[in-house]
Formats: sequence, C-alpha cells, structure tokens
Amino acid sequence: MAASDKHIHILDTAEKLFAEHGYDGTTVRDIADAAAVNLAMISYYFGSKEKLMESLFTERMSAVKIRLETLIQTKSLAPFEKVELLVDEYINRIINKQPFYKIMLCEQVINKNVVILKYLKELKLSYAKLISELISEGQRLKIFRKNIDVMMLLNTMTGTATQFIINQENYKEFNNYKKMPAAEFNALIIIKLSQHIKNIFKAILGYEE
Amino acid sequence: MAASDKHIHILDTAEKLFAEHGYDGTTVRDIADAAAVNLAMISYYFGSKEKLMESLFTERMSAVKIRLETLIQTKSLAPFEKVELLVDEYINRIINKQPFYKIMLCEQVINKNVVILKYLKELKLSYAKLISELISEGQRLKIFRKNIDVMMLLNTMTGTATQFIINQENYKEFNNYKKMPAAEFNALIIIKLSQHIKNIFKAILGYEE
DNA sequence: GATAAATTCAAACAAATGTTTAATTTCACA
DNA sequence: TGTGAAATTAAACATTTGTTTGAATTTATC
Repeated sequence: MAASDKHIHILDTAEKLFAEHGYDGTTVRDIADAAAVNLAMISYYFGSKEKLMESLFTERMSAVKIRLETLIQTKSLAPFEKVELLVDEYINRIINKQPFYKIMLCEQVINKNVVILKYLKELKLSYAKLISELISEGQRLKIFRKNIDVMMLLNTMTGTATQFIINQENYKEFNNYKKMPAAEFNALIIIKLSQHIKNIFKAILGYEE
Repeated sequence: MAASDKHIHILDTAEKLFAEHGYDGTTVRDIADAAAVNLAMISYYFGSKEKLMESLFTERMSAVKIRLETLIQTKSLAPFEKVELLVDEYINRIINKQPFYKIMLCEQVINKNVVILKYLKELKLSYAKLISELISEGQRLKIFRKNIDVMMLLNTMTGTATQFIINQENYKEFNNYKKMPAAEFNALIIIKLSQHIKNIFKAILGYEE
C-alpha cells in the first residue's frame, strides 16, 4: 500500500472509531489495530492523536468549504432556488457522511480542541452570512417574509438532520422500516428529510413555488 | 455536609464536568477535586464511574418520566393546546438544564452505556406514542392535516433546541446579544425557541389558533 | 461515655494510555 | 547491485486511569 493510501486508510478507520466511541473513547491502539498498521505509524504519520483528529477535520471539511465558496459566487438562481439547493446539498452530505457528522457533533459539545472549534465557527458564520444575504435578497424581491431569524432557521435544518441521525434506529422501529435495505432507506430518507426541511423553510420564509 | 447532600453535590459536579469535557474526557479525580471530596468517596457512594453516570441519568430523568405519565392522563386540553404545552415544557426544560442535555446528546452518539441507551429509547418511544395519539385525535377532529411524520416533527423540535444550545455563542455573536445578561438571554431565548417551534408545528400540522 | 457502624483519607494497585526509541526492513534510484 | 532515505516494527517510556485497601476519624445509638 502506498504511503498516501495508508494515510487515507488510517483517517477512514479513525473516523469510524471516533464516530462510534468518541475521541476520548478511542485509543491510538484501537485505531492501529482496526487499520492493521503498527501503533507507531500513527505518530509517524500524524504526529499525535490530536493532530490526527485535526487532519481528519481539515480533510473532510475542505470540500464543504470549497463548495460554500462556489455557492457564494453563484448568481443565476432565484433566492428560493438557492435556499432549496442548499437544503438538498446539506441533507445529502450529512446522510452520506454520517460518521463524520457524529464526530463533529460531539466535538462541538465538548469544546476542547481549539483548532477544530475555530475552524467550525468560521465556517458556520460564513454559512449564516451567505444565507443572510440570500434571504435579504428574497426580502427585497418581496418573495420572503420580513424578520427572519436566520440562525434559528439554520438550527432547525442542521438540528433536524442531526437528530434524525442519532435517532435513526428508533425511527426505523417506529415507522416499520426495519427490514428495508440500508441503501434504499438512505435514499428514501434523503427525500423525506429534504422535503420536510423545505416545507418548514417555505412556511417560515413565506414563499410559494 | 450530610451524606445525601454530598451525594447530590457529587452528582451536580459530575454533571458539570461531563457536559464540559464528556464522560471519557472527565476523570474520577477531576470530579473528586472539583467537588472537594476524597477520590475514594466516588467509588464509596456510587460503586464506579459508570454507575455514577447511570445515577445521574436516572436522577435527572425521573422528573421527565413522571411528567410524561401525567401528560398521558391529561384529558382536558384540546389537541393543539396539548401540543403547544408540550413544546413549551420541552424548551423550558432543555434551556434550564443545558449541561444535562449536552451529556445526553453525546451519550446518544456514543452508544456505549447500554443501561442509559435502553432508558432513553423507552422514554423516546413513549413520547412518540403520546404525540402520535395526540395527533391522531387532532386528525379525527379535522384540526390537523393527514400524513404527519411524528418522529420527524419531534426531531425538528429536539434538534432545533439541541442545535441552539451547541450554537449558542455563535448565535449571540451573530445577533448582537453578547452584552445581554445570561438570565435575560435565557428568558428571551425560551420565548424565541418556543415560538419558532410552534410556528413550525402549526405549519406542518396545519392548524390555526 | 462506650461501642459499632458509617465515613473519610492517603496510599497503593494493576491496567491502560499517548508517545518515543532504536533496530530492522523496504524501496527507489544511481 | 549498492546506497541512503523512508517506512515499519517490537519494545520501552513515563503518565494517567479507575479502583481498592486498610487504617483513621466521625457519627449515631444505647
């Protein structure tokens, strides 16, 4: 296995374990064993457990950051189309990257790693500003209602999705989805979640399609 | 200090630390030091770190459980009044008990302690069933729309509130609440959150006051 | 005030932790 | 094919971890 492949392999393994048992609940030995590499390789490649975590974050977040910057440039869409695009992309991302979003959630509660927290804060504020401008534009065009609490709306989007991930097994049980194959369930849930959030956005922003 | 007082004092201290640094990120020595009791007292009182955590959970959840059982009995309110009462109570509870809800959040992500997970699952399903019946009643009375995804609606309530807690400092910064005293901010936010969730419920359930 | 039970304490325990070491192996390239 | 850098390894390192011990102290009960 090439060095860069091993690097990626360790990150993938660590992600899985951090998501399952938390950062502090995962030992460097756990990661080494699961990735089938020597214990010392983790220090060798990443420097430390903490830096491995930071590597994982910057690696996984870079795509999000780039996408955000592209979105800011996009001019061709109407405000409500942009909002809905944003919802679709977010739901797709969180459902397809559940382990990472679990880690992110815990990391936000346990405010320990300042590097990660600063990184997350910047990204969040960028997002809030983007949507703020988007909504302002819609308000100028008289499509959106006035007095929108942008962050509260974002909390609803991210919160609903996050809570869904945490609550997934209960959801399956309650709605008799237990037997459905995982891929099919994921596809279904992406549609359901997106629709649910868009309905809420419509109701709060006050637009019709 | 009486034995039962010390018991409570240790639980309170542990709650604070678990919320700040997570279960695995908090050592028994951290708790003993912060509570100003001897290290051995924690084993003496609770048996183990794990059982201390379980004690904290059953202690904090018992009130919720009792309240839920009372709500199930309540007959005098209209369905939409019951729904709104439920929202109000939930938001009040989560805002006033933030540290505990942070712990609960992480504990759900990191599915380790089976005792706690089972406890939480039962309570959640009870809640979902209560609201399910509530909504069915509203549907019979033609007050609520048909085809409501109850768990998704609950995810939105708990998710929005949870996300708010996590995101609190960013929210303050973004909305210029930095200088507001904590008590005043909490009071304000309880109103804002409740109103926000109730608006969403109204839109999705489709009723008017 | 004597007695026994409950509480408190410093110290010790073994196991687990993140990290480093120093020797060995692998591999690209001349 | 020989050489030096990169990669890999088992072992060791010093701390930290949850828990226990056994003696000392306090408290409650008579």
